[in-house]
Amino acid sequence: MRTLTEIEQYRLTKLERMRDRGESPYPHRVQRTHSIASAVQAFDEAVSDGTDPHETDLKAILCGRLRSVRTMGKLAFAHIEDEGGRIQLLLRADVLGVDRLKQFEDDFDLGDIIQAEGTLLRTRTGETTLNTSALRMLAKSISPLPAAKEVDEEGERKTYSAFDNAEARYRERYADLAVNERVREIFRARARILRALRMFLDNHDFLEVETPVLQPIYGGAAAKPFSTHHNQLHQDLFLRISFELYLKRLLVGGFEKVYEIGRDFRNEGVSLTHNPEFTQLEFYWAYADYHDVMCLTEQMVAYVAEQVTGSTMVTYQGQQLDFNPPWERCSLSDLVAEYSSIDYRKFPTAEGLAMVMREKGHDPSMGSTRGKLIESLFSACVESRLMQPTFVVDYPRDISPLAKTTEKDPETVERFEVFMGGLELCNAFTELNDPFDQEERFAQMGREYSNESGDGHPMDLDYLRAMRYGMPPNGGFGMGVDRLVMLLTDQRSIREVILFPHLRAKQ
RNA sequence: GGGCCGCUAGCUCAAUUGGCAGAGCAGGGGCCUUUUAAGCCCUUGGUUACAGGUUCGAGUCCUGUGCGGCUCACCA
Repeated sequence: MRTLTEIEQYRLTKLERMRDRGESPYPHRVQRTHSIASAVQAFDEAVSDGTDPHETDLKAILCGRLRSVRTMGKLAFAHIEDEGGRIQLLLRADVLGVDRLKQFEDDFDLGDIIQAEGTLLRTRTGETTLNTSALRMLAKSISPLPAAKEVDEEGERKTYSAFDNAEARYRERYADLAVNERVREIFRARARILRALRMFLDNHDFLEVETPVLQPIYGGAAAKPFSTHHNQLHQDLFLRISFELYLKRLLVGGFEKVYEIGRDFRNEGVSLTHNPEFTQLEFYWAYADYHDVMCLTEQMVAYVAEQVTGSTMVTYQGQQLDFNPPWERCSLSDLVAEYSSIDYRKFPTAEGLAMVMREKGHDPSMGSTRGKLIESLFSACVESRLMQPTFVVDYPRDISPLAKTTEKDPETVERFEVFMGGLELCNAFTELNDPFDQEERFAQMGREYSNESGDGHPMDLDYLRAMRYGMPPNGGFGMGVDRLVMLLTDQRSIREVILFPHLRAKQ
C-alpha cells in the first residue's frame, strides 16, 4: 500500500483505538430493519393518525454512509445515506450515552459505513430524524472521499465544492458515484433504457440470443479489431466488431426475429462519441425490409424515451428533440445536395466527384471510392446539423457490402442511418441474402480466399455457406446504446454514460 | 496521430510585470443539548504533474516527458 496521507494516518489511529476497545471496524454481520426510504415512509404513516411526531415509538435499524456531522457538545446531528435516500441522525448524550457520543465524535468520520438504531421522530425544524440509541461501525473509511458539501435548499439539492475533475472522476468512478448523486442517476437511467429495449423487443416476439465475442474471422463493420490468442488451441482470435454475421446465420437456422445486446470492440480513435468497447443492439427480422425496420425503430426509441423520461419530448444540450413517430425520412443524396450544394447524382465517377468537391473547397482524400467521398461530404456538411430524429435513406453500394441494392438503381442500397442531436445513432438495411452477390461484394472489398500469406482480411466462407442454404429476406438493424443513453440523459460525452470508460494507463 | 488548452493542499479554486505559495471545505486541538454549507477560537497540511533550462529570483518564461480536456484526422 502506498504511503498514507496525514488524514489516512489519523483514521488509522481511530481504527486501532476501536480495535483496542473490542469494537470491530469491519464486522461480519449486519442488522437492518428498513431502508432509509421505507423507514421515512413508515414514519409518515405512523404519524398520519395524529400521533405526536416528536414522540413516536417507531423503531428502526438503518445502515448507510456517514455524509455529514454537526457536533454541539452533548448533542450531535449527522446524516447517513443509503442507495434510496438520506436521513438525519440525532445523537444525544442522554440517549446514546456520554461515552458512546464521545467515541462517535472521536472515531467516526465522513465516509464511514455505519449502522444506527433508534426511534423515529421529527425535529423542531420538521426533519424526519432517527433518535439514535446505538451505533455500530460497519466499515471504517480510511481514505477521505472528495469533500463535496450538499444541502437541500427549497427542495433543491445544492452542491458546493463538487468533485468534478473529469479525469479523477473516471479513474475513481467509485468515489464519483459515492459523492455525486447526479452520476448515480445516469446509470439508473441507463439500466432503465436497457430494460425498456428488451421489453419492447420481447413484446414484439424477438428472441434474445448470444453470439461469440471471440471470433476467428471478424466482420459486419469496417473497423479495425482487437486481436487475441487462444493458447491451447494455438488459434489467433479477434474481439468482435459487430454481431451481424452470426445473427444472420440464425435466420438461416429458422429463427425469424433475433436480437442481441452486448459489447463490441473497435480498435479505433477515442473521442467524445467513441469508446473502444461499447454496447450495441442489433436485431434481424425475417420477411421484413428496411421500411419495416424504420417503422419499428421509431416506435422502439419513442417507447424507450417514454418509459425512461416519461415523455417523447427530450431536451438534449438545450435542444428539444421530438421522438414522436413518424420521423422525417430524407435521402442521402437530397441532404448532401441541400447542405453542401453538390448533387453527387450528377457525378457518376469518383474522379468527377472529387474534382467538384475540390472546386467547392473540400479536401477529398486521394484514392477514395465514390461512396467514401459521398460519406465524407455528408459527415462534413450534414451530420452535425441533423437535430430532430431523421432517417437518412439510400446509401452508395460500395460502402455497404452487406446491404441489398435498390430495385431501380444498382449503385444504391436499401440502407438507412438515424441521426439526431448531431449524433449517429443507428445503421440498418435490407440485408443482402444472395450468396453469389455477397461473395462478389466481399471480393470487391479485398477479402481473400486464403489468408496464409498474411494481413489480408479473409473471406468468411462459413457465412457464405450458411447463406447458400437459403437465408430469408430480412431487415437488419444496429444501434449504439451508449449514444441513446447520452441522448436520453442529456450527456455530451460517451464517457459520462459508461461506468468505467477507457483511459490511458497512468505512469 | 496533428493542433490548441490545462495540471497549485484530500476536494473546489486564488496567487498583479518573474518578487515571502494562499482561501473555503475536509483534517487536528478546544467551546457548545435542535443543527442542517451549524457557529466561535486556535491549528496541521505543498517536490505548484515530472525532468531539464534561462534568471539574483520561476507556480508564472523556454525545452522535453506524462496524463487529461477540447478539436481535427481515423472510424461501412
